[in-house]
Amino acid sequence: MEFYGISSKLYIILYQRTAMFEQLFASVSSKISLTQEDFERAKPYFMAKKLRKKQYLLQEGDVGKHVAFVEKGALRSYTIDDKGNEHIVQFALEGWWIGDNYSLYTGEPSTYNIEALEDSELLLISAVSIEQMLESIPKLEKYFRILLQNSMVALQRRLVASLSLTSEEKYKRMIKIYPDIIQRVPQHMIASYLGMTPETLSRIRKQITIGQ
Amino acid sequence: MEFYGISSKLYIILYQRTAMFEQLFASVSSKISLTQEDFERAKPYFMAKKLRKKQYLLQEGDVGKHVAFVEKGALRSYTIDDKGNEHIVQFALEGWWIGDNYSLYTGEPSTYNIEALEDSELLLISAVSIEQMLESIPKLEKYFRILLQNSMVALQRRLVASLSLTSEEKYKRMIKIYPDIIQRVPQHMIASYLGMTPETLSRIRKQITIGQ
DNA sequence: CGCGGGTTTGATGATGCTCAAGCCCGGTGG
DNA sequence: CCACCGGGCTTGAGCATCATCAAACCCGCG
Repeated sequence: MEFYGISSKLYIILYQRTAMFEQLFASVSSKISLTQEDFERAKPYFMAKKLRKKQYLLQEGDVGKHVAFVEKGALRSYTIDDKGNEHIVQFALEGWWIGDNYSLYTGEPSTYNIEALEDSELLLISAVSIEQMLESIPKLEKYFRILLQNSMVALQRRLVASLSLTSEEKYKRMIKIYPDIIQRVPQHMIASYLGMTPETLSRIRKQITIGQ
Repeated sequence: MEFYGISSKLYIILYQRTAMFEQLFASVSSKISLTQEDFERAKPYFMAKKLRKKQYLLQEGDVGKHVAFVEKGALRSYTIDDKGNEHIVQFALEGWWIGDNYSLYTGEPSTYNIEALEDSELLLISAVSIEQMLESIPKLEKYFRILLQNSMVALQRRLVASLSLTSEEKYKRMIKIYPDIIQRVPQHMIASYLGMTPETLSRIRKQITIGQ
């Protein structure tokens, strides 16, 4: 059995390798235009890793050796403040990057915990590999710069939202911006992300559904 | 009259040009090591600009054509939310960068206003000039990446602080991290930056000074 | 079936906002 | 030089929002 003159066995291998990078390819393509050959050259810099639900990619105090691109699954990064409360800094679903860049580049221990919320498939890349990859495929510089810029913008907006909105408005904003996250993540984590208690979020949800 | 074999007239010109870049030189040197020659090659990409108190570098709706490095003075960037309240996103004193990177790179109108709080001296650089400068002096890539990373970290910490701390704790944190800003900026702007009303900040300050 | 984590519901209280008035002080014009 | 103005800071009273603590409920899973 053959596809396009490729034996079925080889086809499957190629297919798997492509499938493994499917989301990453989509992410890069949505921001810059990259040839298939360039993309193939980028692949070897990455390392596949699977994480089961509740496993950690990084724990507070460890030094982050990689950043991760999420091909499949869901993760969260969070810190624990002086009072012992968790604060979720970021969620990452398919197509998102997650990691502690600061720890990665400075070598200082991270203040974040990164945990899989579902069984996940990641593509890891180390600081050194990023350097080499950018050296070899300079176009990707732009991709990463755009990513950084977008996350700065998102973070600034979230900050302003956290300063100016009521809890109900924050939740409605979240529904609008990240409906997919709301679907897949336990409610108390949404509350933590938004900076309110689970009780408050529960009451808000009741409020909203009655209102409709 | 001569210094080091340079005529006094020429000396003054050189001196002025160096003084103009004093803070920038310090900022770059604190993060990467750059030769004096490299630095001299960087200078022409910048444009000096003075702003009097209350003048604007950028207004909401405009497209940001430059980012600015503050050689002298103080600025703030802020947005106005749907309810008409100002929220200060950033202060910038000597040695800080300020601008709307997102608008700069995307060409979309900015959502920020950037205003001088004191008479200020800035070094402006355009998106195109940054590209060219980085092309010509690749070492500077690292400088800008470090800047971006540091601002991401600062922003994430500020977000967690805004979610987890009481108003009093936020103010004390501000005193600790940015004592210089507290000194130079009107109180109601500090309140805006911290996400509280001027009344609340006033009461907190009273509280603290009595406590001591 | 029963355990346990997550969510809901209720009662109470604290934190911080709103609105309103007074105060302080630097700048301006008579 | 003084009176007046105005912006910013302070002070007060009342109130809304949201956190806390506690208990009940729901549901998936061992």
